Amino acid sequence: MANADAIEILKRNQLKHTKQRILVLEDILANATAISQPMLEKKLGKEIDRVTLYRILNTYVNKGILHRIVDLNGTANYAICSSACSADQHHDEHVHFNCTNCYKVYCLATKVPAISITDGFKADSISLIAYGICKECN
Amino acid sequence: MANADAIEILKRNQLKHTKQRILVLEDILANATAISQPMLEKKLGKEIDRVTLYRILNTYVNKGILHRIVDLNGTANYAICSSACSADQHHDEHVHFNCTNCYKVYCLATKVPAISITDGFKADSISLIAYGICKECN
DNA sequence: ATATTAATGCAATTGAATTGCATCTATCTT
DNA sequence: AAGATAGATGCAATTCAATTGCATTAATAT
Repeated sequence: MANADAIEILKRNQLKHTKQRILVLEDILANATAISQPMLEKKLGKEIDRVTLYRILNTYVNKGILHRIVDLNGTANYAICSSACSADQHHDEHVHFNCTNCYKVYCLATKVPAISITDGFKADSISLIAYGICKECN
Repeated sequence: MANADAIEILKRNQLKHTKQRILVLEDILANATAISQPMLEKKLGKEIDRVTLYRILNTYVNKGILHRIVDLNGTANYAICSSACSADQHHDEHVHFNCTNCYKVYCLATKVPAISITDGFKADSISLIAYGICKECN
């Protein structure tokens, strides 16, 4: 039951479980790929105000529940974080795939390899996005 | 002479060398870091129309002269491609660094490591962006 | 049941990027 | 060197994502 999962996540993160938050979380939980804000708004816009949706998504990212992937167009996409994520640190260190045809964003199983960063720079997180044609458009 | 470099690049790519194109190219050539469209517009907005600037940047990306890096905010940043880049294929396979404080985008010397992509997906290019504090903000 | 704190909804706004169309200009031709 | 023309530029308007301020509403702690 997706609803129970959603409530469980809210409880774990000490967030009030409002109708809107549950709807957003359920939708994202049900999705295999990451989903964009505009798509979420299209699906939930009758029940949730645009601004509320933005705020909920930001809350979830800050709490480490969702990770945000900015796609080719500069649009934010969201997917569930691994259980290792927290408010303090994100561990969504898998590769994302952004289809240049349908613009969908996938979370791949491939992990982001360790890289060395130039002296003087302090990296907190790393995003590796592959661009190309996804398995559905292929 | 930067001007000569800019004209040389335009010639090589069979692009008319207009005052506007030369200004944009000179500015980007003079920059150590990638530069955002808004920053370019601030610097060149009196001499180049916003729309023209967008079109010039797109032309350069399509020709393989510049590469585009979408930053944290979803804003496009531009930097000169390595000489290996062409209209057909981009080889900007170095790591970028996006400062979460000043938002600057740096091209690091580090190369993007080879990764394996899930079956069915066909990657054309790969972007690896590290987020954190840059050497100037540190 | 009520108080309080936080979340939501609405209206307006910002900022990046794009489109259509008229005008201008770099380059080719002679 | 002058004219033709293909392509580049400028302007006005618009789209689309995202944000802000403020009034209202709802969740949970007492």
